[in-house]
Amino acid sequence: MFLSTTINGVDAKGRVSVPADFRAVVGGGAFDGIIVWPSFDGTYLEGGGQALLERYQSLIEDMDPYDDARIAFERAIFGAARPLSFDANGRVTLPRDFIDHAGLDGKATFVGLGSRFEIWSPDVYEAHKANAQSFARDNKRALKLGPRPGGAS
Amino acid sequence: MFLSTTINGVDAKGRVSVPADFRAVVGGGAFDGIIVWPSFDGTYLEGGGQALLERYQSLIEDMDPYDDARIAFERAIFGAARPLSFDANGRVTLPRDFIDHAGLDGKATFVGLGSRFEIWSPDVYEAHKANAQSFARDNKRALKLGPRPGGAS
DNA sequence: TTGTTTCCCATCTGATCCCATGTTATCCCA
DNA sequence: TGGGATAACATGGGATCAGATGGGAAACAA
Repeated sequence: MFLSTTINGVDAKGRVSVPADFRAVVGGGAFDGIIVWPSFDGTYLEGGGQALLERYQSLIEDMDPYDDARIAFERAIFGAARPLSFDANGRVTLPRDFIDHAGLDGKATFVGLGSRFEIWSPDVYEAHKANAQSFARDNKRALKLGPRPGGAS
Repeated sequence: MFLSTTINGVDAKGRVSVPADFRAVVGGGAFDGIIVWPSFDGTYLEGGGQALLERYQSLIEDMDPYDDARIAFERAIFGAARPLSFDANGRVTLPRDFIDHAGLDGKATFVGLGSRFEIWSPDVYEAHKANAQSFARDNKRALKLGPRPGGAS
């Protein structure tokens, strides 16, 4: 699971260290790196491991071939996604247009969201975090822990 | 189950011994440690074992992918949660911002709540405990016993 | 060549590991 | 039932290592 929030530096070459925890999550697969695309929903990047994209693909294949949502998904995610492989130190190089889309300026905030993660400009993220927290507080009753599946703790 | 209340010291490095009872609860899983995040509801920390986070994840994954509430929960919980693994003596190191959020100053109160636990600054907790007790007294009729899932307990 | 990208090496900081020690609870036996 | 021995738990400090970051050389493309 991708967890926690980390701020890492983006150098002049567009290189950024992927948090070691995140590298551990995607490790083991055939492709040694992450897959990233610009969010179609805001000024940030979304990403995950190869497994995430494969899950998306199987979701999409269940949709109707000419479903508008399917076409949008295909273009917005698969069309825009780029595989970024790790260098020897666990860094990736972000393409220039990704940096521009997210407004990254020397720093990048990695936000773990369980099965995927997001990359933000730190100040932009701070503003959104406050919203997310108050929204979560107002809606916390929606998060009910039902009966435990297994039974054990 | 996480039970009872314990006060342990937090040293200059942010290390704190997790009560042995609590360690026994999370023991046995793949990840040898606890997962902790700042409450979005107050000046304390929430935590549990890996199993707790997986339950939250399955709850969240039942929501629509781009539901606002889902994204808010993901950022407020997964984005804030950090896995803290035990050292050889059963301690974890709390990140600096967690210590600040809970206002911990040399001491931390672990409060067991069944499937999860909370970490408070001892004096802050004392003040809230009185409130919680009177609240429970006022609302005791809301505590209904449903049918037992497994059978015996 | 010229600019870009990839790879490699050096360095620094902070987290993790390891060992030593005090303290409390538990057990055993008289 | 009391006292001593023992083990489990909690705590402190120092050493070691992994992660993050910066710069430069080599390979590649235009």
